[in-house]
Amino acid sequence: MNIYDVSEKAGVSIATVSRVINGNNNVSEKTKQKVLAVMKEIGYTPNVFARGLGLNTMKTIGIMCTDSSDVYLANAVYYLERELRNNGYDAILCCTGNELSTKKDYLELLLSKRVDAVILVGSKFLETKPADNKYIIDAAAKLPIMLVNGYLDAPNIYGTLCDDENAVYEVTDALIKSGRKDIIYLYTSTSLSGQCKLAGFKKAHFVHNIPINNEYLHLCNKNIANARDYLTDLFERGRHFNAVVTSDDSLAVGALKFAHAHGMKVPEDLSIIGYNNTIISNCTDPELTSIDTKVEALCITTVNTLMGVFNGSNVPCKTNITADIIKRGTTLI
Amino acid sequence: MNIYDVSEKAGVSIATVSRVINGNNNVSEKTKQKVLAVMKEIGYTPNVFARGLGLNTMKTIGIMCTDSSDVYLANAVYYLERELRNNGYDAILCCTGNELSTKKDYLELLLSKRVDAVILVGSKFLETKPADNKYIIDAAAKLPIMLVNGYLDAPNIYGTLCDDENAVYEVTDALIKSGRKDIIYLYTSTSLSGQCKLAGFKKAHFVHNIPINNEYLHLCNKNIANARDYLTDLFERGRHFNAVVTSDDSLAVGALKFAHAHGMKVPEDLSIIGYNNTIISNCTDPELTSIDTKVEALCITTVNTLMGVFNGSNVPCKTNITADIIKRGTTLI
DNA sequence: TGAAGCTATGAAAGCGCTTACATCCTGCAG
DNA sequence: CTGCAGGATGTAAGCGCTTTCATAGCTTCA
Repeated sequence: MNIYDVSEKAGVSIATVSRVINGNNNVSEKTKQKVLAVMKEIGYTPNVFARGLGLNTMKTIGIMCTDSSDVYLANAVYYLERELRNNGYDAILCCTGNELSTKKDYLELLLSKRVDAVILVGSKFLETKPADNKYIIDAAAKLPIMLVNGYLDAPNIYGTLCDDENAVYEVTDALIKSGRKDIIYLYTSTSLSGQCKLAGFKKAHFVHNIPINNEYLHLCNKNIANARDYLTDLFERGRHFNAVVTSDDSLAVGALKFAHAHGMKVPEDLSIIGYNNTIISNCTDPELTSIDTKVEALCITTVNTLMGVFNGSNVPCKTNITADIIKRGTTLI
Repeated sequence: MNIYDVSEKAGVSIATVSRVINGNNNVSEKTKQKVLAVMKEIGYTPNVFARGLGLNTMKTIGIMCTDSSDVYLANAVYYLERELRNNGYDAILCCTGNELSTKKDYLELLLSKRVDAVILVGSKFLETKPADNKYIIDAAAKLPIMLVNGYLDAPNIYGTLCDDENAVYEVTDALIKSGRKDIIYLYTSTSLSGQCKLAGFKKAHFVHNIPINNEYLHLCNKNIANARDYLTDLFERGRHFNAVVTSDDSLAVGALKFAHAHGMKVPEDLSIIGYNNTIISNCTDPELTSIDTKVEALCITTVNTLMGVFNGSNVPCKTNITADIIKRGTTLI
């Protein structure tokens, strides 16, 4: 069943049917109603392939994220899909993992699928070595690239960023002011956002003129046991610390488990700060003080910006969002 | 840049180029290599729309889930996407919420996008009123419908099910045998899977000839506070209970919070059992005993079955997977 | 040496839609 | 009453690819 069936049954040409489908005004109301009635009657839906061929757009956006099963990223994917759909776009999901070559391959694949834009979720898409980001810049020559919590200074790439540096700075600053000077920083990634967080941590120490022991900075996987074990190791080697700042709620859980196992009271003996304010922060006891990176706002802004790009508005290539500190039971600040 | 550019540059006809693209054997090795070289040289990728028009398939599967931000469903989406991609298919994600009319609309939308099949994730897609499932059965007339943890007896609909009834039965039975006879059941849904779980709970009581107080069965949202508050209410009204079985880890967290607030020791005074074995079960203290519904296996089986459908194999329309009970700190069983 | 059977290739007809351009009305100003 | 503007509609040319069918060029075997 195709446009010809409709045109025949409605007694008009296919061009008129097409105009009705596309909401073109140059159709009399009467004809329009008749065509709509016929379409409904025979249950006609336009063939998207043929449509795509003509329009050269599928109204589809590729969402690339490293791992949609991650609690934080799953939320991002959820909000992105919702916003895109509200704007009449479909979302093709692509989980890439962290391997650079895989990310390249998947981006290539999305390009070949003629998506209208690609959204990269998570700063893991930005490599530490600038040259390694070339594949993104190249892709941007063909379609808009949106970075959710990332930024790359290149044409046709738009970033929406949460102010991670300041968030970690403030939280660390507050800890120091409250008298906690031996602070561990556990982090998950050396990506741009990871570097910002680390910078915020260092800045707070610098401002208060407190040196940082390198042992107190540790790169974990997003893994509860990793965090717990590292703290246990430090503790058993006699190191003193009274606060743990993390770059992910899961690491904060690890810290909590360490504290529990070693009879340290939280928050009295040990303050713990999570990141991303995921559901995990409501599940622990005490509940986690966590930094809310406003994932919903990030996603809404990203999609709005993209729609702006599509209709030729003058949109900023970088938008900042301010993180919130959600105070719960693992801190006294 | 299109197939004509390639054909011209390679000095062959577009038919030959098309054959090379599609791996047709009737091309001499020499010609094939020349064409491949040209494609690579000019960076040609076939236009998917034109391709779809000819082949009438986009190699794309629609994944509908009620809420991909839910920890459990996010995992399912992740595994489904991975498996589909391994089989050369893209995944279009669609989060529908629980509203029946919305679910209908979205299914319609996916059909109009000419996806090759639709996967419905989560038993929430099956309505209690059979007539309300008609929209799924109708859709199955056009393409295969896969239900992840659901089952509907109709042509072209394939279900992969976790044995929820038995899982809850076993866990309840074990609780009763260990001497816990006042068990609360907190659940999130009256869907098919929800009914199975409830049936398992009842069966265990029946087998042990223990009556069930209706107050002890409670329908919560997937909401920590709901679960906590309901238990608090029961407790304050003097009801006695020494175990809580739930249909979702989040409800178990609520139970844990209740216990903590009221000085009940877990698991000594109160046993708690979660469901779905999500990351949440690792975050609490003590960690949750939880029922692992094998989401990865469910998803792999679903996709394998679908591929079987595509290539005409004789696949079962119902596949069962056995749940595991993961014993952790909230029970003594 | 020639008929039969292959293989490799090309020509051309769609696939279902959009859209530029042509055409036909209708109404209204002159 | 004529002419023209502009709205409504139709015609037909693509969009880039797949695929059927025809054919040219080889091989093979009697």
